[in-house]
Amino acid sequence: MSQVQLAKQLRVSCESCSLSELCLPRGLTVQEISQLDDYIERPRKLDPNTQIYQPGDKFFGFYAVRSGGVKTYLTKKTGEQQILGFHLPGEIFGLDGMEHNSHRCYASTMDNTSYCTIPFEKLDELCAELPDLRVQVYKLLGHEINCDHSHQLLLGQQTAHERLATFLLSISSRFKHRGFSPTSFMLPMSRHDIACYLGIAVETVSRLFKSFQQQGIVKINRKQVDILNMDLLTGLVANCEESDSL
Amino acid sequence: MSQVQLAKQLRVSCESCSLSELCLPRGLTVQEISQLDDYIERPRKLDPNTQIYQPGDKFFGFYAVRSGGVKTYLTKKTGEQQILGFHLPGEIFGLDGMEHNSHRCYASTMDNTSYCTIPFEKLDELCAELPDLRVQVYKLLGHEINCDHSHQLLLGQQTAHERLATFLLSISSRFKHRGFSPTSFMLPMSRHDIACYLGIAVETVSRLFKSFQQQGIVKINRKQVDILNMDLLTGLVANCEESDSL
DNA sequence: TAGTGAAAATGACATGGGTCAAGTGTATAA
DNA sequence: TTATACACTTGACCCATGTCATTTTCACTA
Repeated sequence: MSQVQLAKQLRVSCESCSLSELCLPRGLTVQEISQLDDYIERPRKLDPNTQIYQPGDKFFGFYAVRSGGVKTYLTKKTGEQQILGFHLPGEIFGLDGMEHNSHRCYASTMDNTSYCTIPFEKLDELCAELPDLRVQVYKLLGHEINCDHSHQLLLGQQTAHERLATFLLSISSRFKHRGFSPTSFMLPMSRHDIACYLGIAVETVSRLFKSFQQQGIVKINRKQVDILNMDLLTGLVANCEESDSL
Repeated sequence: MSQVQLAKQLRVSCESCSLSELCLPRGLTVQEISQLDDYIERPRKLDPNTQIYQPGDKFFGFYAVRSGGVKTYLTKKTGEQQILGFHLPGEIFGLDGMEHNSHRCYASTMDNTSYCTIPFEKLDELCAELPDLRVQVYKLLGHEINCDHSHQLLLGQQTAHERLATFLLSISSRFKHRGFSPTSFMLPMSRHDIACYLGIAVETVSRLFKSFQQQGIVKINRKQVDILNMDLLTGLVANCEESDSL
């Protein structure tokens, strides 16, 4: 991307942002959006594998992904990491800092990534005045909680097959929600990250991708995924309640 | 408990509630507490294994446990349940209903249990006026998110030993926080529930309890737990970052 | 105080998926 | 174009934990 294009993108406001329908402004009136807009810091560009924050860092506010992808994770002293969530464009992260005004987990980019920041103090002040914004914030936090719960069900009760299938379906539905193809997309994360998210070994991810391919469920080339038979894929996780929203 | 005592307890207000320091009113002024108090419905008494809500039920508001214990859980179609959290007196549950104004998981009692209900609409209205209350609500939601994250780390990366040790330490610190002994307490939940929470088999829970006992770490008799060597127990999970707050 | 049913413990055995050790791409840089 | 390094794949082996079957213990009731 040229410098001119980049500068142009950096100046884009919430009102004209193509992601505003997915992001915090969703459900607000034009005037409300413009009020919120005053406080939002414009996109920052980061290289892949750049740390955004780590445990102990002061909590300034929420982050909204504009392009690329972000992972949030916790680690054991022995080094293993548990990825808590992948954050795609239009999605928000950083909520782990709310409890103690300092972050509890790590956040880092997986790709060339740009994001906006929403200062929490300002957001809170605005919340006092705008009931619609409060509703948005509640929904946002409720969504995070529900995603975490689904992830707990996955980690606690699903087999490796089910986990990987659930993961593909989740990514697929999120791409669909953003207006992209739900059956053909590029994964923004590495095999290692997928494994860390699903609580299984990288080798298992490889083996299962191969197995899914042999069954004709998907076609996978590196990070390119084509879902050939959505029904079969769904069938692999049909035993899990509430697969509607992730 | 006699009917007279019961009626007396049912009339107790937030101001005089022994749990208010743990519950939503924490950090509010006396006047603010009394405003909140107007909206809180007084304790309801339930028998053990009573369902409080299930997926699809309308979301009315938060629930604060006063006595006994509550579990929240999701299930697979095949019946296995994943317990998302145990809720002890002073703790709040029901947050899963915020996203869609209807609940996503099940909540049921584990014991004779009483709880208060906090209507969400009223809480929200009060939030517009009381910045301190907003802060409390943010902290509450942030706490839930951080607990869920810790649980994800546990389910994704810890061995069965580590899980059970982490669980005992979590319960211990929560009893301590409530002013009870951190080394001698009664578990409010069954072995089955412990297993469902930790994502392991009941038999494994039994075997590990026996193993911990043989190592002189704990003494366990049915639901009575005595932690004999806190250092050894902590040592079993020393490899997990941020073990401070649950 | 004996009887009943559920919860918990125990033992024997099976296996999903982890670990370790090579291999095989594939993208970047010289 | 070749070198290098890293991500990914593949195969062989094995162990922690699940599963199944049985026994023991306890709480409750008659």
